[in-house]
Amino acid sequence: MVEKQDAIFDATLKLVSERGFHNAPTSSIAQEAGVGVGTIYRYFENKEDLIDELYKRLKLQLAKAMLAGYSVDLPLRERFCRIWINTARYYIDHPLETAFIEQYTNSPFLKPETADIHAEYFRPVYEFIKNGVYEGVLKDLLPEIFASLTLEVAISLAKKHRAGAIVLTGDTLERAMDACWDAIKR
Amino acid sequence: MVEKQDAIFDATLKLVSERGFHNAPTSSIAQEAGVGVGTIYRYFENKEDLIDELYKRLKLQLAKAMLAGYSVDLPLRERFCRIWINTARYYIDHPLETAFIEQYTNSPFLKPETADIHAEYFRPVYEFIKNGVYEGVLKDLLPEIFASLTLEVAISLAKKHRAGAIVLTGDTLERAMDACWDAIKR
DNA sequence: CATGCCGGAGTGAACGTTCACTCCGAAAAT
DNA sequence: ATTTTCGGAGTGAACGTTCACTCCGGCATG
Repeated sequence: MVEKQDAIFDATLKLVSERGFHNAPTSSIAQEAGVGVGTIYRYFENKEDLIDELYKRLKLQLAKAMLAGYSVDLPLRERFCRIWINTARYYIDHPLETAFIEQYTNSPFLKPETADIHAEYFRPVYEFIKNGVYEGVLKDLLPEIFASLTLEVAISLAKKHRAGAIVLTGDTLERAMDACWDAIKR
Repeated sequence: MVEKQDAIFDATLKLVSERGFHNAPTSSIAQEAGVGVGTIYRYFENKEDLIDELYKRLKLQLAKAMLAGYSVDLPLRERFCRIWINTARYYIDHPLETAFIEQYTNSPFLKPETADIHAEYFRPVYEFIKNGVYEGVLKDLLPEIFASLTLEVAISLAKKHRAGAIVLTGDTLERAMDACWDAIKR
């Protein structure tokens, strides 16, 4: 029965995103999931473990979304567009997931081992950067700095979109992407 | 007696940044501040109020740091450099403050009224952007998008620096700043 | 002696977690 | 085909702990 586990994941995502970690008691999560409190502990060691598993699951989902339609055979500029737009779209279309990931990433709770998954999932992105630098198309900067100049910008924009500070149409999104490209291209 | 209030602020900043909001009980804050638990409630209505006041205080401190040495008489490029470097420096040199601000900004706790202070403090930054667009030096984008392309990048880099993912020397910082300039200049 | 600031034991509420129990489908026995 | 047994997923009342917050005795100040 994976259904119950999924229901618990969904409920946790919703409640933690909307109210924060410590305003999402296990009792509420159980109720939202249509499940007994004890059931949570059949699937997870404790609340921290539940949160951690949910985080890993969402990070994997994000990594897959980012690389949708991606191929090393595409020209560099095209590869950049795919990843950037995919990332922005994911964050825009998944407000709950975004809120959760951001909240948990910037939290002292995150286990170091869990943080390391990042590198594993996002290797193709790093490959892309190395390629671009080698070919002389991109500036000679560290991969982490590239990520800050492009993907972090996408995240930041999506957050502002969700908060209502800006409205991201397809056009503004594309212009923001071009600006990011200007930042990294030589 | 402002000393006790300051001690409480400092203790809160330290404990909340290092351990997170719900691992920083009032009892620990009081102990760290060298003060009785009850004393906290002489200066603040409740814990939420304490956190909120601390947030406002830090945001003001940040705004001042960002605009250090800033003047509308300087050339646009120079104004940009000042603000960007000031921002990056603040985030790099104030890891506790950064952790706190980030944690609280991405939290469902933040009161809408408190969030609004932002606009108040950071007006000169918005003025700079309007100027640059008017003069045709900058791309025609929304101010919030400029912020994402420049200041959010600085924040992101500082976070990675603190996490140990990268080491930001004066040189790399300057190159990152140039990249941000490329992103926004026409 | 009076006033007001301060401290920390005390309090009730809320939380995460447990565990004795229920329930039901499948397997075993008749 | 029918009855009995059994295993283990599911449950939620109860438990101990922790927390934010109160309250009053004591201490410093004038």
